[in-house]
Amino acid sequence: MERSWGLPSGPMSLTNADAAHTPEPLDPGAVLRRRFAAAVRAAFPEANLPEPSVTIAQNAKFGDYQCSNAMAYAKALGTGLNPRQVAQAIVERLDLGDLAEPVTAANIAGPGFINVTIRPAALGAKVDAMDVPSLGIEVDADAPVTVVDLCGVNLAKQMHIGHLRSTVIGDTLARVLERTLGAAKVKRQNHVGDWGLPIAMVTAKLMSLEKAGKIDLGAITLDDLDRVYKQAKAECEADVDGLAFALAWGMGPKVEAELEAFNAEPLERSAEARRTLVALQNGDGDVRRVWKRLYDVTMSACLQTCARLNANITEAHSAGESSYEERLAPLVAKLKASGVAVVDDGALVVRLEDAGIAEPCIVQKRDGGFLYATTDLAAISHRVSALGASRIIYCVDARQSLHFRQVFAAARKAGLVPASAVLEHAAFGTILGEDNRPFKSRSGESVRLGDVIDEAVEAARGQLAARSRDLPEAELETIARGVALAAIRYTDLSSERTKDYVFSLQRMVAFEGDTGPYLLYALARVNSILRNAAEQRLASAPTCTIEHAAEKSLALALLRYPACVQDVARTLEPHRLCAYLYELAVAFGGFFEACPVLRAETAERRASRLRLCTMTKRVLTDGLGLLGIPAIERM
RNA sequence: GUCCCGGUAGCUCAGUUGGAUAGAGCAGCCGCCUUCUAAGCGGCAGGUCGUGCGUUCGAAUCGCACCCGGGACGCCA
Repeated sequence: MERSWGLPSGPMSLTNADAAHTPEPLDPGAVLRRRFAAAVRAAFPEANLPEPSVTIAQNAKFGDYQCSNAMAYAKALGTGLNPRQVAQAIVERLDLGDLAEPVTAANIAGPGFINVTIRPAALGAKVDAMDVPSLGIEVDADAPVTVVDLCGVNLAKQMHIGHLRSTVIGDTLARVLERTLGAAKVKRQNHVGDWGLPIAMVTAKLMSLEKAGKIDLGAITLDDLDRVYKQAKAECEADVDGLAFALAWGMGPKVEAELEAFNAEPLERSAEARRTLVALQNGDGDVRRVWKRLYDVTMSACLQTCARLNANITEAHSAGESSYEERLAPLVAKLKASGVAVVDDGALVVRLEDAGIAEPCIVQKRDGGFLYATTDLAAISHRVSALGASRIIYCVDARQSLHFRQVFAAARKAGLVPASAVLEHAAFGTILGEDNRPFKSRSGESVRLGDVIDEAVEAARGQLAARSRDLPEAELETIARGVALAAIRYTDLSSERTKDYVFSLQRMVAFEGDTGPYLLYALARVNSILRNAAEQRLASAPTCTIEHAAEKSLALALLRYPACVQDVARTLEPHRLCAYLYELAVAFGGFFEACPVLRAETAERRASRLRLCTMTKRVLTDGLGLLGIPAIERM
């Protein structure tokens, strides 16, 4: 699989004493992993055992963390030691310092699980250490430049529901990578479908409409263009297959004549579109002017929709297929000259059998035209050479999986990318309607993204109005937009990326349970405490002291944040961050109920809890930010 | 036909890469607001992890076969 940017878990190096010199991680799990690794090395210095894994205990009665490797080690060692004896040997050499309660034979359970309970005192210090600008998320200074291909709008079309996932998932992955690789290392690329016959077809139609005085290009909207596109497409549709069939099977002059008459108009339109395409490619001034207007109107509207989704996608991130147009012929010539591409049935293809792909990648049609794949190859080349990319992540529908396998393999075969470059398709599933077919409106048209956002805002406004007390109208509107945005993005991000899901506005804008609004609500409740504390001039403590079980759960949840973000960066799976933030919000919910802050029993306890609240606010705000969900003060 | 996804509670989904009694949310039932936002919290109930073999101390997770659903497969993008 391509998706394996992270460190592979190989055998431990016996000489590597890294643990002693690098700073101790905030994440207790990571610290434990190091300590366990050291203990394993000490216990079995001769054996080349895999790294131990220390995971969060599934059941609180076993403690906070557990190591389950003793069973596997016993087998790998082959020394006749049973798993409990192996666990015993590890435990005897385990030094957990003051992080956890001492681990003894009593902590070895079942076949050989080693259970660890974190000390509350150590947790407080860890949370304190997390109170730095990075929140403990380390930036990989050696990271390669990474391109995230996202959004992918097309000229003369409103953004529709099919663009939601590419935009939201792509934007989120970019945000996470910006955090873990450094903002300068991440380059977003909106691959705009602004070229080819369909675009020429609209352009031709626009020109004729303008000539007839039926439209004013200066005042035209994307909705107008959308209509013109559909009209032009319908006018160009010809029963070409039917005619070919009739000719091939000699169905007689009458049938042929009928079909030709039926096809005359569409054929003329298609010819016109092809002429327009040639004129466009040759830089014809008037065609170019109309095309540019088409481009500007579309992009202006689409980028506005992106902004409504809080996706950081601008004109600067957008590269039209047109920008690669002049590179296509040289590229294909090079592929042909080097023998990478060969002629097959009149078309030029790159054979990929040696890469395990039966279907070849077609780079030039029999009629000399270039294809989707050709443009993608040119884009890869550009991204590597001009943008300096060593890694390109394509946030595109899973149905294009074969296409990308072909393009990636062809790019490697042609040497367009260094062998070390990583090309990965961060595929996502389709948004389906209630009928389990790709989501369409009742009339069979694609559902406009702008409409979905409008409906979500309206639903959120209704819910807020029904529940909220005394919010001024203006603030209610702002909050409704924020809640709707949280609902939309969280819904799209919270299930596994590669899976399809059935669209349901009602479920999307639900306020209860595992939803975006619930996370905002948790934040609103923290903010409420902090606001009241500020009004009463109550200060938080410089360090927090963990005493109550709910405080401990909250602290443990907070400390998992940096590892979670790194995990998302490694796997490119945003739903892990969603699940984490939900668990954090749940932990805060328990804390909120069980641990009064402003009315705490002592001033010290109150100050300490205020600090926990501050940290919860920081992590929630930061995590929501990575999901592209702006924080709100109240709701 | 070949290849790629998926199948876990009534519904929508997780499951930390093979660990202990499979977890959440919604829907249902029972409790909790004179106390920091009840959009919440606590509890009950709900399961043949598609089916069958296999691998091993241990399988929702790995392998094989089959069933069901979706998708992609040469000159569209």
